[in-house]
Amino acid sequence: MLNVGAAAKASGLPKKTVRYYADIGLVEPSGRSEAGYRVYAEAEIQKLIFARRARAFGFSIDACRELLDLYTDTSRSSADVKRIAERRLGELYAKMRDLQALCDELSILVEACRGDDRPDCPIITTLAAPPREGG
Amino acid sequence: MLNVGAAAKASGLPKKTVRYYADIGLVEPSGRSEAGYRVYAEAEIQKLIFARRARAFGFSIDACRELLDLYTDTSRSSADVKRIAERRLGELYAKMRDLQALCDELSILVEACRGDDRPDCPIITTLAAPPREGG
DNA sequence: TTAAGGGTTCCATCTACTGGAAGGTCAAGA
DNA sequence: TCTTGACCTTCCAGTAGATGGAACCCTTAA
Repeated sequence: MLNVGAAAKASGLPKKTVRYYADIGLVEPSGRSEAGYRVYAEAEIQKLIFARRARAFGFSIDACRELLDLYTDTSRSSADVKRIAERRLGELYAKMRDLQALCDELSILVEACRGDDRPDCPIITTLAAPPREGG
Repeated sequence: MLNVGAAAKASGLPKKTVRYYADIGLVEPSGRSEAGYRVYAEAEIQKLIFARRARAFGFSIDACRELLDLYTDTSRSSADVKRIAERRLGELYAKMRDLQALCDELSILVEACRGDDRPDCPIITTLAAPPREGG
């Protein structure tokens, strides 16, 4: 049975985050010591690790909640898990597309900017009046 | 001279955001009417539009502040503008790389998951104990 | 006994807004 | 003149996901 500091070390999460996850009910400690300290059993440590990795994949806290439910439910359907992961993958693709478009536009501007001590600057000009805002 | 609603329409920003930008001193109104209404002159409308476009490029509010300073400073050096844009471009590239790696990993997992009514699921398994966390 | 190093709670802060309540202002119509 | 509705104002709260710090309690070893 580990207290919050040891649980943090074992899970790879900051102490603050372990407490935060307890507060929001994402991963609650197995119980409390007599002094009121949070105590974590092995199963909860595993959940903390699972949560950390799911967060690293960019799953939202709510998605992590769903995934943790499925993780602990050994009679789950893999279809349910897949659905959540596909949803996240869709978000990732969408964000990638947006970022790519932004990168493309911005790098064109950066390359077009001489970057000297004169004031003329296509970056400023474009932000003030972009060439094709309507379409 | 436009009040906040008209300025919002003219700039393409929500009213709330125009007020917010005034509050944080990003784009302040030219003045106030006798009744205390914010009033915006053409120059401030241009700044609002500029800010909106800079935000659309993902520049932070602080970066927008710098850019607006340069926008209004006609004796600016384009090098200063370029530096800010390059910084942002670096962030974008970094985020793209992270997202790409995430997409790659997650799509492998999604494809490996049968998505049926059985519990076995490589997504769950990987989140619980990824194959190569240490390297 | 005391000091270090745990732990606890609660509140504030971060980003960039957004929503809503309570109340003042203004122009038009009855 | 009164009212109605659409404006405007300020202020407070909330969003996501933590993180930092203050004030205070617990434990243990010297």
